[in-house]
Amino acid sequence: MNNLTNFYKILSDETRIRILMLLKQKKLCVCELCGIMEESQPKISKHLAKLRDIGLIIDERHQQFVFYSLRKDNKLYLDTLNILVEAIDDYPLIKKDLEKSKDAEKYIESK
Amino acid sequence: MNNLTNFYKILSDETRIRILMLLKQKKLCVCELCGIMEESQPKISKHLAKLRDIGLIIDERHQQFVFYSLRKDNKLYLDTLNILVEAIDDYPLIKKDLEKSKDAEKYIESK
DNA sequence: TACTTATATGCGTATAAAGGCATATGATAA
DNA sequence: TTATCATATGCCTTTATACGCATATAAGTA
Repeated sequence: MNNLTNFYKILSDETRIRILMLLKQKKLCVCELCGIMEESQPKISKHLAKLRDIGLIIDERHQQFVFYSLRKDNKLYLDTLNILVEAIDDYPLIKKDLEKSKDAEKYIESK
Repeated sequence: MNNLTNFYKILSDETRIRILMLLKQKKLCVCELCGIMEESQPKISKHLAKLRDIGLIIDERHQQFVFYSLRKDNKLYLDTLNILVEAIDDYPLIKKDLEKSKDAEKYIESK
């Protein structure tokens, strides 16, 4: 049952929930996530690695940027996240993140 | 967001998931849970306390026994557990627990 | 009252996880 | 090649959690 308990452990962290809610909307690179969430790059990178290791997200490099997106191939994972989405009205921080993600490109230095 | 992350933290433990799946079926007392799950009484009691503290279950004393049952008043919690129920076919330990719970009364000494 | 059963909890130990800072790696540009 | 930007990772410290064992509390019984 470790895959199950590990999944919930992954969800038991505010930073990772914020990342998942953002990636549920659209693909983002590390520096965009750092900009939107106002968190340090090592912190974001480490959480992304955990999300990738458990199979929740995938990464793809485009030139110097690494973009992350949500995987869609696990029913339990997806269903659980969908339940969570229904509750985000209660969490202003997430709503703010989602609002800022509309302008995500501005956090890419070269633009 | 602590109520959210704490909820997932509660789910990130095998013993607590087993308890929740059992209580989702029916009300059980501590010694029945110990008997079904073959776990020590302090271990079960401590996990029950955490589940109660977060508001997932309630306790009611009947004579010398304390019975626990699932609370039904949080949509996120219930929806998430229902998603989980759909996955239990993958977890033989839980299926075994549920099978044994049909005979739960036999774990009450006086019977 | 004394004894037994049911349950809760305190203490100690071991393990794991988060985050900061520094640094390594990889890609691009000058 | 050297410099710069993007990302990943190692080390360290702090904090949290699980579990075992012993014990406390509560109810029931003799």
